[in-house]
Amino acid sequence: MFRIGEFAQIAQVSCRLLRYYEELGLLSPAHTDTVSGYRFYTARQLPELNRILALKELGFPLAEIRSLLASAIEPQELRAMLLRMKAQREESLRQHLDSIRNIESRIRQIEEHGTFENYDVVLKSTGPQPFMSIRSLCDGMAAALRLVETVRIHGGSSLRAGIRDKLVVLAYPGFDGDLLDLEVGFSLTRRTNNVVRLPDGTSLSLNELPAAEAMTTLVRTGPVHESHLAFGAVALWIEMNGYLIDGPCREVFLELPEPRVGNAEPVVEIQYPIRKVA
Amino acid sequence: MFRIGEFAQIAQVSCRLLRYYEELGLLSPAHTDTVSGYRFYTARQLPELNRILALKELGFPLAEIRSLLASAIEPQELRAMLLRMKAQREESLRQHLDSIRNIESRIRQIEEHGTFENYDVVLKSTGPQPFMSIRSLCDGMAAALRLVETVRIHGGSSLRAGIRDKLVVLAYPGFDGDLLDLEVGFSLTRRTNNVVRLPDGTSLSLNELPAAEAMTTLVRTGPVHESHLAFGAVALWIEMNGYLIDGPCREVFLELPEPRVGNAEPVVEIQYPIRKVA
DNA sequence: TTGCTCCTCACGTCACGTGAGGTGGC
DNA sequence: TTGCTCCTCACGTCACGTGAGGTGGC
Repeated sequence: MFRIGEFAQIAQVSCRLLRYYEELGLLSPAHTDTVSGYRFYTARQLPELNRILALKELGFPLAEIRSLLASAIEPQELRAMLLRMKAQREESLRQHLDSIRNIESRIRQIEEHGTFENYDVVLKSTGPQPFMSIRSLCDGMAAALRLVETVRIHGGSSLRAGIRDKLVVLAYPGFDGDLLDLEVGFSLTRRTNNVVRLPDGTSLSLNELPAAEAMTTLVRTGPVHESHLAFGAVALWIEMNGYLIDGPCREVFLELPEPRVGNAEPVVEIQYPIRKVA
Repeated sequence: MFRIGEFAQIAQVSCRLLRYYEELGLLSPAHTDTVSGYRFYTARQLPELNRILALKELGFPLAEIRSLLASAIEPQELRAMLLRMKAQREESLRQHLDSIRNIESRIRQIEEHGTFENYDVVLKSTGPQPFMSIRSLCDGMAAALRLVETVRIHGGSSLRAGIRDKLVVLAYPGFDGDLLDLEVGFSLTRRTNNVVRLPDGTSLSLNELPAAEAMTTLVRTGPVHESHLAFGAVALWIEMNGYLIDGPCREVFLELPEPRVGNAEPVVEIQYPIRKVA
């Protein structure tokens, strides 16, 4: 018979752990003195404790260990549980690898730029959303900005505030030089039959912003001519963290520029749908 | 200005998180209505939140993030912190790999034996300990058991209970066939000048059980002729988990056999010092 | 008598999730 | 008026670690 301190020392666990396991009904001392409350353990309880510790090592929570010990389950069922545990561990292993890559990319940023990156990339996901938009080829940035401004003004006045969500610009790849293939419109909280007519006779149509399981996201504010810095940061992040771009870039206007109140700079969230490189 | 729900939706976090971060002093709403207590956030606070989320992703605890944001630290210091974070992650990655191996070895046990292993291996470590012992070549198991019994009887009577710890048998490798190279004695709680004489004129001498940073440990009870099962389980565990044996095996008697009380079977902890395979 | 070991509470951990119970704005 | 959103507590999480304050046995 060992007192709790000696038993704890032999098992290399703490007294607190032994008392806690008794409280949980995992392992009770072979004998408890009724007067002093002293706990006494036998050598034969050490393998019982070791079984608990071994199951804990395998990743089982204590509550599950208790039912495992109580129920004397089938080996095949146990095997299935172990396979699930293994899959969990492997998933968390992958997450650790991603995390290490992420840290490494930040370290390299500091080493190369001498400073911590100003833009913080955050992963998000989104479901599909109705999108009242028009797609158009624009010749240069100026034309693109005019299109956005037009959509903004007429969409803003034709769509009710309860339905209208955010001004979004999709940039499709595939054209070189100054030619930009853009889709501009408002995301909607629900579908609508409203029509938004533009002065040139065209009008917006009801489309859908597709769902994206994973997107890199970054918020940019400040003058348009600095936006390349933000895009550069996103591109670097995507590459260093082992992703590929998987769809057209979206620019979501969280705050529209309002020159009247002296607030000429919008706040834009740049979103790139991505997927893991194989 | 966004109310908390909309801001949370944009940022893809919970309202609770935003309130919690305000409580921690990480991010306060741009404005709080004094009457209703409603929180209002601006689009420009999204990058602030993203910075917090990005630092959290890198593994920093929130308390540390708060001081990071407040103190505007040097890039070089930040780099050092990131390197430490990375080292931590890599360590935990190694532990995950070990854990997966451990689970795999249990799965294979079930598949090969059709049952969950009866013996549970537990890792321990030990410091050096004074050891009153005698080393001897024994010709066969019977001679070995006689030696152990002799040491047990005379050591038990010559060493005071306060000093005497446990009966320990060390098995050195290097002899084939029936020849066993054993060191038998009592571990001590402190050094002593006591002399333990044996009937054949020899006596125990004061030695040291060396420290072992890592040992696989397994408790065996039951008849001696079944002990090979326990040794087999240990050997399998050591191999499957990527270790090598790194010193003589120790058998520590946690409960001595007491035939007088009808308790003929000892409880023995088998310990193998080990190291990771390179 | 003095240490030593043991006892029983009970709080703290970390980053929120999840109600309970209640109130303000369209 | 009815939903909807917001508010403030406050408990629960998981496996113990760490005192506080007190008692029994050599």
